[in-house]
Amino acid sequence: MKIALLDGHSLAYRAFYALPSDLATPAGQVTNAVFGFTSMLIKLLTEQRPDAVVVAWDMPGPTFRTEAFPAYKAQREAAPDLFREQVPLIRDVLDALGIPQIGVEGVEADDVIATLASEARRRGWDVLVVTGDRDAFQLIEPGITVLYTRRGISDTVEATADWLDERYGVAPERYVDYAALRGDTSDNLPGVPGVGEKTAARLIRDHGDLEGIYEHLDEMTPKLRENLETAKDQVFLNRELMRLRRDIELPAIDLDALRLGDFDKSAVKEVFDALAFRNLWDRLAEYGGFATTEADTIDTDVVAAGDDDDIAALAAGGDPAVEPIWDADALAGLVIAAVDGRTVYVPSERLDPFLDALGRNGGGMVLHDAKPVVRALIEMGLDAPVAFDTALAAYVINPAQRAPDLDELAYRELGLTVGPAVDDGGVDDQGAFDFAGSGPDLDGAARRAIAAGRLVDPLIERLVARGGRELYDEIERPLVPVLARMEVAGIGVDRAYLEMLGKDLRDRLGALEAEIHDAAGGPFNINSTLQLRELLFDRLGLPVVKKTPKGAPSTDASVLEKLEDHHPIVAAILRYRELEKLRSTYVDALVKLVEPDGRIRGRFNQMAASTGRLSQEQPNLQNIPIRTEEGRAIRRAFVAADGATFVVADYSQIELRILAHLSGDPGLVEAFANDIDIHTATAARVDGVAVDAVTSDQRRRAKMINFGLLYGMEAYGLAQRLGIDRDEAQAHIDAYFSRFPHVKEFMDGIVDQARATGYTTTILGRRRYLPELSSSRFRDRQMGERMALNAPIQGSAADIIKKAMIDLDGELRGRRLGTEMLLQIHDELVLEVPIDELDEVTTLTRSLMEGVVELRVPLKVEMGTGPTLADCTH
DNA sequence: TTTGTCACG
DNA sequence: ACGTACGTGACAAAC
Repeated sequence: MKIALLDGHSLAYRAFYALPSDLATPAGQVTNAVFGFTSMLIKLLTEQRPDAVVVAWDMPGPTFRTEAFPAYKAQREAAPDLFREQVPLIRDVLDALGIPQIGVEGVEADDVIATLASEARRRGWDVLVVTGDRDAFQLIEPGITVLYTRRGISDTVEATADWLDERYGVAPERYVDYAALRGDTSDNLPGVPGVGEKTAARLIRDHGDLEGIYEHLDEMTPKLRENLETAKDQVFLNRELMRLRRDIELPAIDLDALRLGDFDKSAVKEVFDALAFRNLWDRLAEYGGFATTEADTIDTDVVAAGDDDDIAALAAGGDPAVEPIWDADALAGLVIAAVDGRTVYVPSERLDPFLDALGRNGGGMVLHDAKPVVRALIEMGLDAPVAFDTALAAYVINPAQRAPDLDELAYRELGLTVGPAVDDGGVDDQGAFDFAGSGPDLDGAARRAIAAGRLVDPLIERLVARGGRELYDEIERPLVPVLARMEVAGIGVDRAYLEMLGKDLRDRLGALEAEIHDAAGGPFNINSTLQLRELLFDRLGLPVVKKTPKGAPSTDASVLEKLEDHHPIVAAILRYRELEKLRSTYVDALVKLVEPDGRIRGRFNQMAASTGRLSQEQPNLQNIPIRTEEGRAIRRAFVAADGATFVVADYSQIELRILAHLSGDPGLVEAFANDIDIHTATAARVDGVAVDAVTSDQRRRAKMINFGLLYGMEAYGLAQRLGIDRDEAQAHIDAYFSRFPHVKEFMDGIVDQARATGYTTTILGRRRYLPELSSSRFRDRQMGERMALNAPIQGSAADIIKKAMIDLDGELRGRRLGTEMLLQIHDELVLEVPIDELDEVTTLTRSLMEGVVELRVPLKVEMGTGPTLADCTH
């Protein structure tokens, strides 16, 4: 028999602070503490398999400790509302699971646990005390283990006497004496000054307990002795307060009745559903050994396709939903869920009649994530009309859910369980399946297709409710085939040149490495931040400038630049890092991705960025170096096809133009209207000088402020980047806002509005929800404010260029031009243009991009052209 | 899988 | 005491 005793508040508090407060139900109830607590509970049930579980709660009101020592826990602030409102929800979860909860007035949960533990031991049970409170260590004995949550919710340790000895150097029965010496700041119990972990452990080891220590004061150093004497009363009081009571009068409890029984699954499901705990429900089901899918599945039976008329008929009566079947990277076929209820597998080479019929009807397919299928069909020379993409719609509804999962969506919107995506395999030479044998999971694919089909109406409803219908219909869905064509086009790469570049880099890196090892006095891995840290800060004793989020000394470029004067090795390391980045990411990685036809084909991700931007992966060609000469060398590896040239068209200062438009600030609007260099114009206005009197330093400062504005920068950040002090930076920012008052107004208004509505909006109606703004953590709220400032600007720029891409693609195809769009790099488009189309395409591209939307300031496009990407920069 | 770093807009 | 300018993806190291 094994019983687990949980300290309710300790664990709930831990969960609350460990998890972000944007964990919430669709109705807006924050659930981070409930989620974390329940997650820990299920982990405990699964890993420890206790026979009984009891949760003890602290009760409100005074305890015997506060009576004895009024200052006990007196410094504690009241728990945040966001936490308190979750405690009843945790109790609901426990009630549903049939887990008893105990609270006794006048004592703390710890004491209840100590009493229960003693009682359970008397009966010979094994006891597991689960808490984040170290005081529980005093309970450890054979048969009683403390499961201590070290940090977060998953980092736990099974604390035994051996572990305690190893970690603190004390035995459990001496733990209160040890802790009394150290004190406990979180309980407002002062310890002995100058006595920390090490000294306290030594004193206990040498003298046994507090009595022993105070009998041997004459053996201590004078300082320690004096401190011990002064703190004597407090230390003995500490021990009394920290010692847990094992004799609490508990409400009549039949320990045997605490045994964990079969809980009422439907009651638990109801509670979990209300909290939107889908994954936790699955985990609980796994623990309980019951199926998660008791109803709400789809019954299907996929059949093989008949003749061509039969296949064409699948397109009749409305938009059919489809799910692809992949054989490695190739599209083997589609499982089609027709509106007449049939589910049919059609291999790729027989899709023609289906797609033709769709086109004739003016309809399209419903899919969850259409682009890979569209791309595959385009590669096969087929048209791929898409009527609805459920993943894309979900992304427009809430861009925080990147690559929305069909499973998740169907469960959330329809209460439907569809099961996982299909496996590869089982395709024969003809691309058909042996339906009698074991092929891929066609029924699973059909379930997914049907689920996608059923999601259309509810998702449209949500789009409408969130004002995203037009954005979806006019921008995101039409963009899908444009991106698919860009992926199919790829971009040409001069592989031999890239390899030559690689060899050169390797040579130079080898020399640098030798130089660095020499200066370091021995070889080490320069790529290892761990080893580099050891060298710079331990062996060379350089000052720590900045720390990483985990608290270790940082070695990033901004740090190394500050340390350059301290030691010659630093400059060499910076240089090494620079070249190593080029080698690893931009030479070796790219070479591997060149396809046999000499082109590289990445994928655009339309559902990754919460601002609405695109991203690109495998490879990402949106971050090819440009800022340094050596980096730009990489750009020479990207070459236009014979008889064609690249055209690069980029929006000049699009984000600042959007800021001008949204704020309507006359200073900004005027500068753009007159086509004055925006940073110079800003400097002139802020510093009160003529435009042609602006110095390069003034312009540099204005540029930093301009960019910083777009991100919600504070004085600290500006000071860092300009190498000036905070006050001076603040003065610049104040001066800016006094000269551009509408910008200030706009920024304040945007944040206020976001706080009021919960989201921000772009010029084409793209919303970004910002639950961070109501976080209990200051840091998260601050982050939310910066995101609120940036999202409308970055997102509007994304709207604009996406619309331009759709317009340009339509025009290029309408005119039957051979020009292809290859890349989009946030404010820039890269085209591959047959030489004889150059003039036409240049003119067309500029006018389409500049005229795509009407703002209060003109949009300006700058263009470059040449045979390699390096030739297109200006 | 997470962390630290760094490339781009 | 913390963290401090938004948004991405990729690599190498270390767990």
